[in-house]
Amino acid sequence: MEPKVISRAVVERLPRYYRYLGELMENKAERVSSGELSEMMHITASQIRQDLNHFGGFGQQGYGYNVEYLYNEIGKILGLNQVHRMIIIGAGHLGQAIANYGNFERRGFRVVGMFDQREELAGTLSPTGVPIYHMDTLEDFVAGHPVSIAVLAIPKAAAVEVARKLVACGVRAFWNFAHTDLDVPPDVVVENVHLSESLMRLSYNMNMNKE
Amino acid sequence: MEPKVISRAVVERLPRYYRYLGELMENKAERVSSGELSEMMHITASQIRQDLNHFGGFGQQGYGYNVEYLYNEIGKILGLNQVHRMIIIGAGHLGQAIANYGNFERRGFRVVGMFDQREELAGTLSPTGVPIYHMDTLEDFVAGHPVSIAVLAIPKAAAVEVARKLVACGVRAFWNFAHTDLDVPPDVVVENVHLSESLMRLSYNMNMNKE
DNA sequence: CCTATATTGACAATTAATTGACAAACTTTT
DNA sequence: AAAAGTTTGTCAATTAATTGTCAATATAGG
Repeated sequence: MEPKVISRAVVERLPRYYRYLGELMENKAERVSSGELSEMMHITASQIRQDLNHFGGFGQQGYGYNVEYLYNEIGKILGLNQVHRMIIIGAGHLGQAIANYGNFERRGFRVVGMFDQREELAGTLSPTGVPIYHMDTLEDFVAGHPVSIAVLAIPKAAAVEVARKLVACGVRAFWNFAHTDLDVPPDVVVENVHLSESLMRLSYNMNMNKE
Repeated sequence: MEPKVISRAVVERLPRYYRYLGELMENKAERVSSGELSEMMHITASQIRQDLNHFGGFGQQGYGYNVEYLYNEIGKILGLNQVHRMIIIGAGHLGQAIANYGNFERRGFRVVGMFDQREELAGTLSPTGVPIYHMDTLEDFVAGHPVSIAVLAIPKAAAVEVARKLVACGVRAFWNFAHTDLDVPPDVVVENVHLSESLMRLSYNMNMNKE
């Protein structure tokens, strides 16, 4: 549809625009200019206009951008107008934290099942009512239910192995919290959340600020 | 000490080098060349050499890099040779997940306390033995104990308020999991982990891969 | 000890990302 | 209805990041 390739840097910023526009909507703002957004977000107005223009002319000279319209358009660009059926691998604290976070559900990310190695969890429900299955039944489940995203909230060795299996079962998107990179075919998408690396960056910047 | 300013892009990659070097150490590798690392990490050898050279000449022509030496040097650059005393605000699943993750402890990130609004949690211990205190005692605790990092694992409104208080108490580094940006003085460091934005990027890339 | 081979560190060339500037087009005021 | 004031979209200029190249210098093998 969109033949233009959008640079990584722009895609990284899109969700942040979406968040600020959502806040503006909550505050009943009807319109916003790139200059106002610039001040709120601490990035240049020029960058905002340039970023948004990759996807089409959403604004109007002399007026700015209509908040609700722009919010919805960015939502569509981000794929938030679709429902994503999601499974969470690992029902530890991290898996539970993700399952319990209600805002994902609101944006169309529906958790349809959790999987865990521990026998005693199988057959129970998470606090938000998501069924927990035993890990051994993972492949059967995926064969019988459409799943568009798998969340990997398990240790790295298990994550590599489970990802391999799920790719074979047709899963094409992973949200990876394991501390490893996944080796997947080119048509499979992986978004990594490497928490320990994030913490190390914080540590680095702490030292830099001192000097 | 280091007057040279290191670009954001380089700092983002440092922890990943550290992770790969750690794996090489586990596999008893004594040396590694930028070419080998390049193949493992899927980035150019030129970039690896250039990145590492920002911090000094760690390699040797005809030999490559000594794995253990380079691992330790990058660790020092990242500040992993120091102990960071860390408090976690919010003892929900996310806070517990962070508290229970043993690898942080190994790298010098010591969780010295958790804080939560819920009365029934106050006075108890997390599974890893971290004491949980009531949120009201937060400022007293920080006044009496050195704390270098505060982890914000609470909703956004609370996070903004708690961060304000902690900055006033002298905390200079935040690991922020709340879905908001924090407004802090220039000498305070914030590392954001915006999970919903990460998930939106995944969603975006899923659609892009289809076309 | 000499030669062939490997590999870094430095720098130049290239590519990507950000910022600045302004004409065009809208809104608001008079 | 005209004039004044905003603000976008676009493009050029600038800055930042990545990649390619190669002399210098090491290792390894006779």
